Amino acid sequence: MNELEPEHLKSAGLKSTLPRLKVLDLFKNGQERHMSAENVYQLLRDSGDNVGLATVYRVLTQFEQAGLLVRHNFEGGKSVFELNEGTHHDHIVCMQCGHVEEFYDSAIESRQKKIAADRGFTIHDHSLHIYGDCTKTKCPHRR
Amino acid sequence: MNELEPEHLKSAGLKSTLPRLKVLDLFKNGQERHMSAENVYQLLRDSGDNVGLATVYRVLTQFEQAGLLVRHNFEGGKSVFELNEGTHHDHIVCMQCGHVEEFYDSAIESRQKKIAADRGFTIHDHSLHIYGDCTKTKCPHRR
DNA sequence: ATGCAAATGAGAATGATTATCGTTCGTGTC
DNA sequence: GACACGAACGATAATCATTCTCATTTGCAT
Ligand SMILES: [Mn+2]
Ligand SMILES: [Mn+2]
Ligand SMILES: [Zn+2]
Ligand SMILES: [Zn+2]
Repeated sequence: MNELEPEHLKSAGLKSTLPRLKVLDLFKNGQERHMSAENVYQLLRDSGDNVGLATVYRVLTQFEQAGLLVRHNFEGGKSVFELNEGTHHDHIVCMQCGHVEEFYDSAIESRQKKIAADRGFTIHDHSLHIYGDCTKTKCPHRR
Repeated sequence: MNELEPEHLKSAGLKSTLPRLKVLDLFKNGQERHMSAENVYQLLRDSGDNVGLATVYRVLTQFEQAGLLVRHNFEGGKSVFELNEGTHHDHIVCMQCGHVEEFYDSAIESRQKKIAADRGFTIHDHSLHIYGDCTKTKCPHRR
């Protein structure tokens, strides 16, 4: 449906296959920024592509390991992925409509570093999710 | 094995049954502060009690809803519970040995409130997990 | 065009959690 | 203390997300 970019895959050490190109394209040119495996699978389905769900899971994990995507574990049991654009950020999620907003707070980040240091921990990763309701009037996002 | 406390259950609107008393006792008098359903199940098993795994899951969820326990979703796919002692705190988890330390940082808490307010969100809940390695020398906690 | 390892897709398998359902237990009544 | 009855239990089937297996297809280098 769009131009494909085999360079990104090759440079990530991944051979350029059709399913991989389709998934990457979805994240780069699709409307949803945060998507689960099932989301990706359905969108590819809807656009007439015949990809297996197992392949979607496989590719998402590979992309994560290759640093192309970032995985998040919001509440609800399913992993959500987004394009890795290098800039770390955390998320605030609306429990009514599922809308996700991103934020970065340097004060929080530095406090985390201090907390870990004080306790003799080497930080590997961290996750901060705020759950709430976005103002009812603007809530009409999608389910 | 210890004194049982049916009051807590009754006051929580829960009928005082043997499995419930055992589970509650584990959290109040056991050695582990943070436990998964499987952890609880095994510990009860080991102490000779015949409780069903389904009952453990049921009771943990009931206790959570009754406000007796708090549920956390650390990485690893399984829910972890701890006694609800009223004071909110976040967690830093060692990815090597599984050791968990708790912390509360008012600066982080207030920044979160501000972030939500700025975006028109009413906070329902939030989760902050820091993952890392605790200093190798003190790491010999359990797997 | 050929060859072959790597990737894919269908479906089975897994691990955590929940739902079902016949049996047992807790508690209030006589 | 015996009874009654609905709540709770325990064993097991079912569900859900995700991973694994394996026969078939594909990407890519000869
Ligand atoms: Mn994001
Ligand atoms: Mn805790
Ligand atoms: Zn909303
Ligand atoms: Zn450790």
